[in-house]
Amino acid sequence: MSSHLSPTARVILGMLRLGAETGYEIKRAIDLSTRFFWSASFGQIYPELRRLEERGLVKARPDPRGGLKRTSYQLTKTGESTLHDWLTDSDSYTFELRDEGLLRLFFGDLLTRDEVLENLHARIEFCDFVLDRFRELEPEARTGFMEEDQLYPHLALSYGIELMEFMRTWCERTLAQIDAGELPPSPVP
Amino acid sequence: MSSHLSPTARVILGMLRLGAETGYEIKRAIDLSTRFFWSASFGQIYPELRRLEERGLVKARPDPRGGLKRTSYQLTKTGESTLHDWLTDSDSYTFELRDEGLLRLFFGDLLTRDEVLENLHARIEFCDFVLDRFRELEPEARTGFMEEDQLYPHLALSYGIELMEFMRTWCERTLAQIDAGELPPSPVP
DNA sequence: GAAGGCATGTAAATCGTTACATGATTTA
DNA sequence: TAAATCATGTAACGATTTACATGCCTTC
Repeated sequence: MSSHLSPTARVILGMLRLGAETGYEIKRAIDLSTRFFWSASFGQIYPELRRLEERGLVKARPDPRGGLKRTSYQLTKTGESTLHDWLTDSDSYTFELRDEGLLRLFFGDLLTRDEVLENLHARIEFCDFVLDRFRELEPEARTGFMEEDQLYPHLALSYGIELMEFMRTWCERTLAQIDAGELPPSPVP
Repeated sequence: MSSHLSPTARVILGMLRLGAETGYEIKRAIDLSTRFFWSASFGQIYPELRRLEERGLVKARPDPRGGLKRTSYQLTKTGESTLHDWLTDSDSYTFELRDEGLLRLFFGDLLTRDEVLENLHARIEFCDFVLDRFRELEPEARTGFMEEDQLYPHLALSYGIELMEFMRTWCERTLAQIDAGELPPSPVP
């Protein structure tokens, strides 16, 4: 049997294992945590849950909680072991980046010095914006964002914060160097 | 008229402006430079060049060089100004990341300590691999990878190298801390 | 009873990779 | 002359976002 997991399936199984039960809760968990490095939309989550059920990795049941009709899912034995297989499979290693600010910097030779500086400035503001979002998440991550005894989400957040601080520092330094003429004065186009 | 540029159109126009002429050359330029933060495949490039011609942003002509039959493209006036508009548009700011190693770390509570350490180790090896690729590109980037007077590609590469070094250092530090028990001992699943 | 959030989903459009097909030219 | 590289493209598939539609429940 094929044990391949689509990108979205990977977060879904993990979030189910961490305590989320419905598609809605999975989406909320993602938006509060992994969305900066592994996002998913409703349009992916609901159909994928169906597919995972067909494959026997999750089991659906009507949600016992009163009120709204929801569908709750839980991992099956197969689901658990497939999740664990993926979590320990070093061969699967997607790392994809799409960074428009960096692409603009790459094309810096096509711009005036002031335009490059303006782009770096915008990038710094972007870092600040993301850092603010990250710091809002800190308390939640520190206590475990769904149940207790979840310590690694906080570690991942720390990584994100340090990464953004690195980006910000790099931009400030580079901006200063270009401003001081120590780095490429681009030919006026 | 709509001046929206698809992701692939953005690199294409930029690479044309930097001196690439054919779809093949654009692809090669991308693979030698932006592919780590802005990639594109032949299956995207050739159809997109057609679309850009229909929109009047580029002009095709049979390649003057003898030998193989190629199609060369060059930017039109409209193409030039559309490119410049995008390069100076701070509102357009895609930053997308898909980082499987980080997702595994996020789910670290579902693993044994040794399994987490193994994942961090794999991530360090990944950083080393990318750093090797980057350092291979250095000489090319330093001299201008298509024509002279291209200084920013080298700056973007420096950024990539420092970023990878940051990631590597973070992983080593975290690995040591977990190993020393200073960071979350995960409950055995 | 109106507003706002909870909850689930579908359809369309876009975006992208991969695999395949083809043939020409250059180099060993 | 065989192999490698140049060069262009299509088809199939998979992934993803966005916009839309629906309706229940809670709170004011």
